Amino acid sequence: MRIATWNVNSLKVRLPHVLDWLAAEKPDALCLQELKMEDKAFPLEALQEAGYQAIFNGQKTYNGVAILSPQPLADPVRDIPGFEDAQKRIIAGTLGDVRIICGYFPNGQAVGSEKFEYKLRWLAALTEWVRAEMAVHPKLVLTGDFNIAPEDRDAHPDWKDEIHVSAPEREAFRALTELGLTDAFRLFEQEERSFSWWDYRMGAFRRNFGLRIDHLLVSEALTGASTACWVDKAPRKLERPSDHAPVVLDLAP
DNA sequence: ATGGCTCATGATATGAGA
Repeated sequence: MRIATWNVNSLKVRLPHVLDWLAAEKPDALCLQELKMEDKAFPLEALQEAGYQAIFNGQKTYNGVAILSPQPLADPVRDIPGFEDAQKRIIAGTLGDVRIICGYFPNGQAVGSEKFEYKLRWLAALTEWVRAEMAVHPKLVLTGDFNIAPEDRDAHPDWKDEIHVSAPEREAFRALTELGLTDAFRLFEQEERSFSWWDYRMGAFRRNFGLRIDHLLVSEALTGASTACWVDKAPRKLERPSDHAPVVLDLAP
């Protein structure tokens, strides 16, 4: 099974890239973030013509998440149950016996800001919900744009902002792993300075000035089945790219 | 140098992203 995550920064603009990528990489599930569109604008027909179904949780202007898959996803959940939140950041579904949770984690803007506090509240609520989901679904993948670079090696050494690398954010990431989730990317040997996001400005991609903030966390029952995990930088090199690249996980059957 | 680029919006400048 191949599961991937990709913050597309507008599904409207990036739909051609997504369709090309689906055809080339044939994921069993592709988790998308930052659709930036309402559900009524979701390009379901174009995806169906490409052989994909979708569950989605859209929103105008900001946020919005989806999971695309050739096989239907069971038991969809939208938003963190019990957490009051106007922002559409969560969609979950089950493929076979694998529970997939796709999240667009809050950015946080600046350490100490109101948005930063929201990010930490959101992470705490997510963690409690994921704990409950794991009790029901031993095989679980928590994936998406975490907006957290969990370790120093996940950020370019010249990254000056605290946001995405601060102690409270990394503590929240650790709380998720302490539920029994493993960062699948680190199960395998990787190049130094492997990132999944690069600023549009400053020639950041060319200089590999980036952050690794898009993750696939797998439950214990899936660590042994994980056979590969990598960042696919190819779509970041296209015309009008997203600022994020897809991250891909292969699981043995 | 706090910019740079890209996206969306009852837009023609502004906010947000990371």
